[in-house]
Amino acid sequence: MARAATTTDAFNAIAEPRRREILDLLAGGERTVNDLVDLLDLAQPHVSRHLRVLLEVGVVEVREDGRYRWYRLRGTALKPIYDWVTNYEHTWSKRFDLMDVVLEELKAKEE
Amino acid sequence: MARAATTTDAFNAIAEPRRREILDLLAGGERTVNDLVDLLDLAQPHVSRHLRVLLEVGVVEVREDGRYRWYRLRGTALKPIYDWVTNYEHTWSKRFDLMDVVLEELKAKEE
DNA sequence: TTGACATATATCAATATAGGTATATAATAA
DNA sequence: TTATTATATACCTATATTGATATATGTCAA
Repeated sequence: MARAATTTDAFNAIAEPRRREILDLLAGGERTVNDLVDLLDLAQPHVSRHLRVLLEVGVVEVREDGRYRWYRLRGTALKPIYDWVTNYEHTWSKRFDLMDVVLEELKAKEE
Repeated sequence: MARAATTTDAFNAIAEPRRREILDLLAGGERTVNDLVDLLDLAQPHVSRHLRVLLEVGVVEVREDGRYRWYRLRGTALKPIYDWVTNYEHTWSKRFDLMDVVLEELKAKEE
């Protein structure tokens, strides 16, 4: 079996750094494909393809306007990632590190 | 050019659901490879390989203990993901949705 | 109507994957 | 020492990907 498709879910879609860049740009407001082409250093077909992936996982939306396509962020689709990773937030806190040390000491005493 | 390696960074490593499962299990404390094999429904070589990926991106650590390997979480490596995604937190709030509607109305008036 | 512009799609190449399976390495127990 | 247990690695196959490039589709302007 091969690696999961990038369009499987938001986790896979945002693994690609260029797609995160695109989302970061869209966080500032709607953008046209060529806006993004200018802002990223990436060929237009590649930007279109990245946008397609982001669209398929629901992280962006499009609005048609003549020959322009205005892409915008749809942040809700990132919430599963947020929900997952925030469970680990306590993990790098000072308090957790301290607890870690305590556990180490307990373990040392056991042996 | 091909897709970035899963070992490139935490973003790529955790795109795989089985690896997120492993991390979720390790969040409960140190585990042995076979512990994980029993808990996940996955063959031992695959668990070992997933652990290798997680190890390479620094999301887990190992402690050698005779023929056992105790894997443990190293949450700090997830912080870049946390940092990135928390920038979008405001995005799915009620207030943001409301602002969205207002912007839509403004746009409608312009046209 | 024709040309220019904006975007999407198709094709090609190279590559890294995930799971399956067999086997190697290493440590303990009998 | 030998058998058993714990873990890691190697090989195979099928597949989806990224960037490059060429081209198709669609819209507007002259």
